[in-house]
Amino acid sequence: MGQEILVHVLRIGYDGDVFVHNAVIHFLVSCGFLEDAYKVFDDSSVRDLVSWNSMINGYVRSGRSREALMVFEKMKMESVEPDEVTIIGMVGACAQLEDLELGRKLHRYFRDKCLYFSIPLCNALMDMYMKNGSLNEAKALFDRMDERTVVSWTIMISGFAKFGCLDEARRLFNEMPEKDIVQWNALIGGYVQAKRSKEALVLFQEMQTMNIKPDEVTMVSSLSACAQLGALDIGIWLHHYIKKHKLCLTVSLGTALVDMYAKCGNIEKTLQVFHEMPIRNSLTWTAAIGAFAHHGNGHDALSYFLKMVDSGLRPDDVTFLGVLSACCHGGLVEEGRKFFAQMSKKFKIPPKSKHYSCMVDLLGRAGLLQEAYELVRGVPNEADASVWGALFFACRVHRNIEMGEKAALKLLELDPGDSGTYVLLANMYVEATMQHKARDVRKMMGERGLQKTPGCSSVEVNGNIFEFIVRDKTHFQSDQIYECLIQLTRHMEIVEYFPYIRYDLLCDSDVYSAM
DNA sequence: GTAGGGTTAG
Repeated sequence: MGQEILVHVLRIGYDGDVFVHNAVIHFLVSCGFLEDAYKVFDDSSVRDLVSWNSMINGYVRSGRSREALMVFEKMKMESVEPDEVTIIGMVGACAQLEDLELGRKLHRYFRDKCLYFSIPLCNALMDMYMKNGSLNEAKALFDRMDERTVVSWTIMISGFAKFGCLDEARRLFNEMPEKDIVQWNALIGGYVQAKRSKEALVLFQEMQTMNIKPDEVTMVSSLSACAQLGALDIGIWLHHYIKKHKLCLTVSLGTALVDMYAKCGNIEKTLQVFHEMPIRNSLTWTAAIGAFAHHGNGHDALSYFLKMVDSGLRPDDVTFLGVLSACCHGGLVEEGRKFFAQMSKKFKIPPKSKHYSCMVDLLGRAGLLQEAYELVRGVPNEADASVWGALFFACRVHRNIEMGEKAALKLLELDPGDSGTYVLLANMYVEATMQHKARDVRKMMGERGLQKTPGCSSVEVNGNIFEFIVRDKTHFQSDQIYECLIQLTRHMEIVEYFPYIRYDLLCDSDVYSAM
């Protein structure tokens, strides 16, 4: 297509005219035909600064900053002086490539020339500093700007939000003179990324009361919040809203829906949404594979993985995490070993510590402690706490005190601040009637000034989210909740010891009426 | 020309 346009333009003739020439480059770049654009650019005898800028910015906008950098280097070699537009493009490239040093260099270059810093240039620089984690340099620039646009504010809000400084993000958000949807989305997304989903949904509600119309991006983040909280009712409400207001079901939005239904436990809806999606990408497939893994449906996860690969999409490290965890939940040891090996050999994806922990968990649960231990020892550059943690868990399940002790001591060495390890190790000793050792561990924990941080869980009922910590008695129906838990535990114990019992005859209707 | 989003083990 790009080639055809190019041939056509060449036929009408534009040789020698730099304006026509630049228009052609600009046109090809904006259509995404970067190769063709580069050809025209490279063959030209009349290129000027505008041609260079079009190429550089074209690459940056397509996320191909390495190539932008190469063009920039070439430009320097030909002694063409960059201008503000060049610098904005290159600063954007530094944001993408996380090259803080080059970003600073460009900043200094521009300042030393005593050139005027326009708002877009300041914005680009702030964004670059934010994306490279230099919140202070971004803030210094922002504070010195005498005029700001919504974009300036958004960069600051989303920058702080991404680094978990939500109070600062919130403060700027409140301070802003005039807002549009983008800042709301940046803040909601920030809360979700910081695992503070309840606050994200509160903001979403606030938006509703202020009559601000959510868009696709708002929905993606809010659905992700529901997924984290297991808030199915709110998730369904959002799904209805999307349909009713005819929001565009983009790949991201569809994926967010798939993930929400999966995490909230509705596998039928997960699959329905997945199959109704007009376009799916590797993230969508990964979400579906993860859904099967969560539901203990190992074989379906694996068959979807094969379908995904068949359809020509490339799995990534996250996909493999889903595949391995599916094998783990389904007890598919042989398949787990196979896919773990395929991951690096066939797909050239080096396993990360999460993949190792998953494999250790898989082998450990199956009782293959020795194989698990050897895998841990074989982790390149030393296994981290998550891998040793999986081994420790397996040892506790299979009551291998000796190996469990080894794993726990390694864990204490790697992460001495994790109070959970001390508690679990002490419990393991108690179960093995090694009270003296248990006492030593508790003593060590006390000496290091550690306290067990209480676990927290949440549940959604009729659209309200309730959070609980250990031994929580604050809920007004606390007594009934505990009564229900006691009965459920009793049921589970019976089912564990008598796995073939007629469960339907066992069900006590009182338990379910209490829920 | 510069801003916001989806998948990550136990």
